[in-house]
Amino acid sequence: MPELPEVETVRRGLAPVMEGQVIALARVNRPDLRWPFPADMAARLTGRRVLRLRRRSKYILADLDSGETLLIHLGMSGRMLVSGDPLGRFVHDHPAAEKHDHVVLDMDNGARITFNDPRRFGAMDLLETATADQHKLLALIGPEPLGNDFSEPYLVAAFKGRNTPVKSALLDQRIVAGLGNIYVCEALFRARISPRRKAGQIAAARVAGLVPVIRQVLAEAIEAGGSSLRDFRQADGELGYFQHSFDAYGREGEPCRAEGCTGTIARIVQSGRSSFYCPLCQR
DNA sequence: ATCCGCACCTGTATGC
DNA sequence: TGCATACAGGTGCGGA
Repeated sequence: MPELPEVETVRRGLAPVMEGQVIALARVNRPDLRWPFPADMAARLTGRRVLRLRRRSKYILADLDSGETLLIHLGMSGRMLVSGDPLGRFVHDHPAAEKHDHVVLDMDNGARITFNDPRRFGAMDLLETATADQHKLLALIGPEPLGNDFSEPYLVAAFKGRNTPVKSALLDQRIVAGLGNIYVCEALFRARISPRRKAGQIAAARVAGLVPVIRQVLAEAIEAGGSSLRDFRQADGELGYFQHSFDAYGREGEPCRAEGCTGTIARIVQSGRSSFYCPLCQR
């Protein structure tokens, strides 16, 4: 479900109710998600203080006072819902448990964080904080698109010699972290680049132009609280609203919104996933 | 080394 | 109403 803006939105929703708080009780309702949970996960979480919530790519990382870091990935359908009245804003009870509530964290401040994931493509693991970057799932991930390491020269070099479509290259987490199907479509639309074009065959200046466009679309999406498709919610249950700003994604058959363009958004399938683009102005 | 297709799983929308 | 099919925000893995 979530790409970088949605994960960042979830992190921002969780931080005020989790950072500095102790996990009074962790409950784990099944042995696995995509992979088995680490041994004794509930016991290793219970009683631990959450020092800080970080994000790397589409992973949320919770540093604990035990020297371990809880790694969380939401997969396609994962949600983190906050209930209780941790900030004293208003009073409401915890909702009834639902199907697919796999992990529940009751915090000392009364907040309850429920991880719900119908498709179970999500994941959790416990890592040594000191060496978290070297964890198998994190070691090969490319630069954060909103950070300084993601630069024009970097992307030009990363695309050089690549024979794969630019759509696939931007989905490759080793090239740049955090992009998924939606934001790749949106970035390519804004850059006027066809998703079918081979990454290594795009002029350097046009590749360089992708960098600010990617930054811009992600920043706008975070500002809007992410995109709500199907059931994605912010941690407080509010809907994000960036989906109303899509120019390409999900707009098959609708008119191209590029200034002066009379084209129609098309849908093609690339490596098993839908790409939405305007064949007229994206070249 | 690169690239592609498959697999993992459930829920929902669509069409007959 | 029932049933089959297609599709969905991700990504690790095996084989070409």
